[in-house]
Amino acid sequence: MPDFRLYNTLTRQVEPFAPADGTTVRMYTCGPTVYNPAHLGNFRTFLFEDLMRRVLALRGWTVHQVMNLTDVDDKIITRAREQGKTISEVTEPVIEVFHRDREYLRIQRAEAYPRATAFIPQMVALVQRLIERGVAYQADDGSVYFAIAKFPAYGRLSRLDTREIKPGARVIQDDYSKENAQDFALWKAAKEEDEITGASWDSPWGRGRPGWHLECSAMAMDLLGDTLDLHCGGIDLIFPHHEDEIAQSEAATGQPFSRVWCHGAFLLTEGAKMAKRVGNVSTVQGLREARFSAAALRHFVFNTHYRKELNLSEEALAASRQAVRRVGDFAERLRSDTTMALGGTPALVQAADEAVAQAEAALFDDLNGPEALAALFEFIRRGNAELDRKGGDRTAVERARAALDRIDGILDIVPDREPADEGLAEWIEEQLAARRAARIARDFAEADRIRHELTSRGVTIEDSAGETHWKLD
RNA sequence: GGCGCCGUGGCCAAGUGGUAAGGCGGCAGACUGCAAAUCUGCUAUUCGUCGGUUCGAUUCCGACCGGCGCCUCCA
Repeated sequence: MPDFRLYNTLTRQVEPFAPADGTTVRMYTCGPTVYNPAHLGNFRTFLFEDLMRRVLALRGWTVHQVMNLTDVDDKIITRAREQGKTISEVTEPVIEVFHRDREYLRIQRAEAYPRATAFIPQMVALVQRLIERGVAYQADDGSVYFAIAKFPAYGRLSRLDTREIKPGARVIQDDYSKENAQDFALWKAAKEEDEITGASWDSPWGRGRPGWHLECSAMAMDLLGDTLDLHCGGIDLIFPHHEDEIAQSEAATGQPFSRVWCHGAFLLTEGAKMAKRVGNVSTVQGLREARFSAAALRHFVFNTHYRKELNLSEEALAASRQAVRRVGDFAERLRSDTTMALGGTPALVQAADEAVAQAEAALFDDLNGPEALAALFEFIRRGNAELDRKGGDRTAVERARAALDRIDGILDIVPDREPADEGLAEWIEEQLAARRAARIARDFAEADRIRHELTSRGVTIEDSAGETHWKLD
C-alpha cells in the first residue's frame, strides 16, 4: 500500500498518516450551526472532508466520521426569540435543508450527526470533571469558565505564544466575573431568553446551556473515544474553537485529543471571505437554481487544493461546468454498447492504468485534487483518441470503464443526465425522423432548420456513423 | 500592531533546485453536407518586483509591492 500523507496543523508539516489501530479512522468534523442554510463556503469545507473520507476509504481504512450539528447557540436563540419559536423549531427545518444540500452535492453521509442538545448530560459530566481537576470554576455570574492559566499547553495549535494581541482588539467586555479575560465559557448561566426558547437545562451550577467549544469535545469523546485520529474543520476554527477543544479535552483526560488536525482554506467571493455579514454568500439552493450541477460544483472545489484559498467567480464556475460536461461525455461514450462493440486498444488499457496510478498518488499525497483531476483529463484525452481507433478489444473497454469508475468513485464529478420528459422525448424523435428524411433527400436547408428548432429548445444533436444522438444541455 | 497564507499564460489552477501538469477560452487542421462531439497542432524562454545563495531558482534566503485570512460569532 502506498504512503498516505496529510498536512497536520499541529506540526505544520505534511506527514505520514494512519489510524492508531491500523484499521479505523476515527474522524471528527465540525459541522454547521443550524440557524441558517449553510453557504458554499461552509460546503467547501464539507466537500474537502468528503474527499478526505473517500480517499481514506480508498486507502483501505474504515472511516468513522462524526459531524456535529450545533443546534443551540446565541444566534439560534436570538432567531427563536425574534420569531417566537423554540430553538428546535428554528433548527429542525434548517437541518433538513442541510441534508438536502449535502445530498445534492453528493457529500457522503457521515456515520453520525450528533446534535448538541442531545448530549447535555455528557457535557455536564465533562464540566464536572474539569472542575474536579481544578481547571474550571464557577464565576459570580453563575457561568462556568475554563481557566486557561491552569493549562500550560494552551495555544499550541495556533502558536499563541508567538503572537501578541492587538491593542484594543480584545476589548474586555463586561466579563468581570472571569478570572482571566481569555478564559472561555464552558457552561453559560441561563438568561431569560434561554428559558423562553427552550435553550436551558438543569445542572449542578443551576440552569444554563453549554458553551460552543464544549459541545464538540463532549460529543467527539463520547462517540469516538478520548483520542481521535483526525479532526477537521475550516481554518477559522483553529483559534479559538479548536484550541479550546484541546484544552478542555486534554485537561479532562490527560490524553492527546486528536493525533492530527486538518484545516481547509476559505472560499472567497469578490476577493472577500464568503460570510453572511459580508453579504456575499452563495447558497447551494441558489447555485442549483442557476443550474450548476453537483458535478460542476465539486469540480470547482476540487480543482484547487484544499489548503489554498479559492475565489468564486462566474467564469470559474462556467469553466467547471464545461469541464464536467467533457467528463460526462466520455463516461457516456465508455458505457455505451456501441463503444463496447467497437472495442479498445492496448494503449487504452495503458492510459487507464496510468490515470488510476497518478490520480491515487496525487490523492494520497495530502489530497491533491487538482493533480488527480489532471490525471483524469489526461485519461479522457488519450481514451477518446484510442477509442477513435476502434481496436476491437472488449477487455480494454472494460478496463477503461473500471478505471473511470475508480477515479470517479472519489471525485464524483460525472454529471447526471437530465432525463427529458416523455412528451419532449417524443417530439425530439419526431423531429429527428423528419431531419433524417430531409438529409436523405439532401434537403440540408430543411435539415438545418430542424436542427435549429431543436437547439432553440436546448437539444444538442450529434451525428455519428449511421446514427444521431441527442442530449439536453 | 502580532501571527499566517497567497501572487504561475486571457481566466481558473498544479508543480519542482535542472529548466513550466490539467481545465476553460482562443486560433488552425482532420472528421462532417454543414454542425456537434472527438482527435491533432498552436496559444507562458517564463512563474509579482528587486537583490542574494548556487554550476543552475519559478522552486531556497532577504527586501519591497499587491491581495487575503486569523487575533471577536465564524466552514
